[in-house]
Amino acid sequence: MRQNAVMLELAILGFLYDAPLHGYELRKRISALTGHVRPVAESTLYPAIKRLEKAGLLVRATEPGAVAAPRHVLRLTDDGRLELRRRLAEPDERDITDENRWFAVLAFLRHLDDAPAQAAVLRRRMAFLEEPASFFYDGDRPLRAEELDDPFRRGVLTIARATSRAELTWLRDTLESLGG
Amino acid sequence: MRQNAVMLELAILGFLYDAPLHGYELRKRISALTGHVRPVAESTLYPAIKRLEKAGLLVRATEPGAVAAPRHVLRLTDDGRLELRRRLAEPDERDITDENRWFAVLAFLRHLDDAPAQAAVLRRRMAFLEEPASFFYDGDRPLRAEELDDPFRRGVLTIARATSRAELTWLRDTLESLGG
DNA sequence: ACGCAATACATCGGCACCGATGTAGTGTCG
DNA sequence: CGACACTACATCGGTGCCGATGTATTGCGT
Repeated sequence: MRQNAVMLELAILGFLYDAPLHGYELRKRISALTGHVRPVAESTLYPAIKRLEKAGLLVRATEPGAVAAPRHVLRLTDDGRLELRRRLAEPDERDITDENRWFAVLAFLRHLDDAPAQAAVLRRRMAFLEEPASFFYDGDRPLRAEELDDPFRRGVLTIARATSRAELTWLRDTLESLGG
Repeated sequence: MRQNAVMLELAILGFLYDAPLHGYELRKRISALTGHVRPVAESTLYPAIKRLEKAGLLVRATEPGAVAAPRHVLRLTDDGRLELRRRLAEPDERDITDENRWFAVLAFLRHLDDAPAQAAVLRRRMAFLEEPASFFYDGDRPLRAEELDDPFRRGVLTIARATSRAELTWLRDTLESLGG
């Protein structure tokens, strides 16, 4: 399974969990969520929908077109709803470490509807963020922003650090309010 | 050209700009730079190297293996050096909007070695960050963190906002010191 | 002496990606 | 009432992705 596909399928399942939608509307919502990072080509969305349909996670019902061409309204099956909750409860390692995929998980995590399970997922992310890491190394030793004379690489580290701090603060607050 | 390929090729050109490297070392450096987000499969790296070789941007010289198997030391050609500077000076729109690709540009922007050109690239990113944007919409209206009752989606917005602020601060400081 | 890990490179096959392109109906503005 | 934009769905083809797998060498631990 390709990286993109994993994220795309999660987004499809996540948006449909709330309400049935047709492809075009789905595409707009996915574009808003991840579009500036990675625009969704329609020719990527439709095959993804077909894969999920084939796997029995969603069904398509053709409705006469009220505004334009006939719509295929997409609706999750019970298996589909189960599968979304499974993917949210047991995200794989890359869902935790890849920022894009992690945000996709976060965007739908409320569907898990189980505070301890949600807290467990947040704690996995917290453990990952607390590991020391850098983007640039001197041999094996991670370089800190202050050690770089390149202002652009210093920027990379400065921004990454600010993000990481903001996220850790949010994680701690949220874990507390989840009664972790 | 695929999204991933663009970023991967930039990283290859960027790391080789400093010094010739063999594939294995290149892979380690790319992994440090982007690995937690998107691990580089060796079977993706080698075809990318071949593409760049075919395009005349780098050459491979076989050296007897000092430690293990014979190494193919990769060295940028003059065309390759020119091409990196071109890609840095004229990043396409997605290099600006896609966070992953933007950080790859930043990691090598010093190679551009031309303060006004560097400043122009930073200003493009600044313009993008200053556009109002959200991940979630009520119709067409972007939703703010405070309006969401979903704590996880609120987290997405809170973290994104902190990142954006940190980056804007850094951009302004750096533009000033570049004499923009 | 042997196994295992690490270094270093490489191929293959199935599938995913996505730009280009096509079809068809609806809304609207001049 | 013709042009154009938008909604909505769909296919095709060339290319990239990447897990699985293979080859060969060095070197360390026990």
